[in-house]
Amino acid sequence: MPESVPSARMKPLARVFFARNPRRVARELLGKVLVRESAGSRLTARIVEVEAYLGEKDSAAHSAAGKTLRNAVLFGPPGYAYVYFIYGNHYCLNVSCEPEGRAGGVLFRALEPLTGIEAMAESRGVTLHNAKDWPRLTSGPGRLSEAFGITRARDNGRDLTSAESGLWIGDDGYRARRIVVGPRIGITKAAAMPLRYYLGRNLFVSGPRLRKG
DNA sequence: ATATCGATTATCT
DNA sequence: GATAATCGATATG
Repeated sequence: MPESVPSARMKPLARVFFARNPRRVARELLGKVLVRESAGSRLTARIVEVEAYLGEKDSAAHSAAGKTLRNAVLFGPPGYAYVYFIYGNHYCLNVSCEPEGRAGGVLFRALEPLTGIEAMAESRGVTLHNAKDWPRLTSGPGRLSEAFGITRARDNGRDLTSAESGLWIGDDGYRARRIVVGPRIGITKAAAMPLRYYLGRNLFVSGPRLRKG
């Protein structure tokens, strides 16, 4: 179960938070809270795993080959949602980083659900039997997007620093412990770069890990 | 427990 | 026409 519930008066992170190097933003996003508010429902989940994607110098980044219609948000101002569709099946959520004009972003890879867990299960189309099933809700970029109802049509370009946007990132005072850095997952280019950040020993981190840490 | 594979489509070469 | 920042199912030890 959630070890804490974010306050109702938690506020979004400021835009300057995202106007920096994606590595720094990624590391500092660990422990923050992703919030989705719509039609009276409120989903919240703690960010426990992210990956940094650098600008045009990062061959694994969608921004590597320059600005296109798809990746335009990454070249725009910081703090906006870049949502892409992958493998004909899944959406993935990023937040744009760096000052406007420079590309860069952070991919959300795993969340620890805090509130609205039943709604997340419904969005994912799964039934929760015991706590062991919880990671299936939000562990993995495709899964967390589905749990939060994130699609490109609905959310690409959304301002993640505005509570009015209905999708934003807050700080509830939680401080990340045991931050681990390692190679990114699922890529073939620049695979060795240590740009994946996650909370060690957290059960919601994606991948074929279970116990230990 | 790890390994391999098929699904399915927007985007880019 | 090939590829992809994934997932869930199936196969095998």
